[in-house]
Amino acid sequence: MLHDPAQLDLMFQALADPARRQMVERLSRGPASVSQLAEPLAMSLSAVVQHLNVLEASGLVRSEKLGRVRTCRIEPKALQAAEHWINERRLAWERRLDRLGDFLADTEDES
Amino acid sequence: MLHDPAQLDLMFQALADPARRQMVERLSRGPASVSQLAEPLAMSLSAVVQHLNVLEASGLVRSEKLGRVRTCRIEPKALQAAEHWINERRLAWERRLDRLGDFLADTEDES
DNA sequence: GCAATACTGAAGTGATCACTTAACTATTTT
DNA sequence: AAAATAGTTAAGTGATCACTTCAGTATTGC
Repeated sequence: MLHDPAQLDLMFQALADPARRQMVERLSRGPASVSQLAEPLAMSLSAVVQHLNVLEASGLVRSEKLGRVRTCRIEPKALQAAEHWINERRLAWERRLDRLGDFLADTEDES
Repeated sequence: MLHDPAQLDLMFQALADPARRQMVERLSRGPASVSQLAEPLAMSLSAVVQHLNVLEASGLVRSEKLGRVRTCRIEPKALQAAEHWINERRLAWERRLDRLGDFLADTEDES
C-alpha cells in the first residue's frame, strides 16, 4: 500500500504545487478547516477545495466533516512514503560512492 | 541555497513525473549517458533530453559532456533538501501528537 | 572523407492544470 | 423563518506539460 508507484505518483504530483505544499505546511502545525487553509492563500475557496481534493486523492491529507465544517489533518504515513522513496535513491548513490572509495583505496594499497 | 522555496518548487515538480523519477532511479545506481537513460523509456530521445533539462534546472541532476557523450549523475544534496522538507513537516506533526498525548496523560493523572 | 553515433533545438499538438465565476446545499445563528 | 456561514459542484478559460517530428550540430570509427 505504501510503495504502490501510482500512489507515489499522486503524492509527488500533489507536493509539486506551492499552494498545496503551503496547505501541508499549515496542517503540519495542527488540523484545520477548509476556510482556515484558504485564509493565507490568494485564491478562491473553490480553488482551495480543488487543491484539497488533490491532496486527499494522494493520501497525504485526510478530512472529516462535522456539521458544516470539514476538518483536515495530514497523514504522516503517506508523507513518510514519499520521504522514503527519496531517501532510498540518495542512499543507493551514497553507498555506491563509498564502495568506489574503498576500491580506489584498495588499488592504491597494491601500488 | 538549500531551502529556497523556488528551488524546492522546481525539485518537487521535477519529481512529479514518473519518467523523471525513473531517470533518477537509474542514476541512483550510477552515472549514465543520455542514451542509457532513454533506453528503458518508451519515448523519443528528444523527450528524454527535455526531461533531463527539467531535472538539471531543479538541481537534482548534474551532467557534463565529454566528446559526444553527456554523462549524468544525481546531486545527493538536492535530493536531501526535498527529503528534509517532507521530514520537517512530518516531525512537526508527530511532535504535536506527542505533546497532545502528554497533555491527555497529565489531565488524566489529575482526575 | 563519409557514415554512423550521440545528442540538441525548434515548432507543433493534444491533454492536463490551476484557476475563475456562478449556482447550489447543508448547517448554524439570530 | 430569514440570514449568515461553510463548503460543494459544474462549466469554462488560458497557461503549462509531455510529448512528437524533423532538421540540425558536433564527435568518432572506418
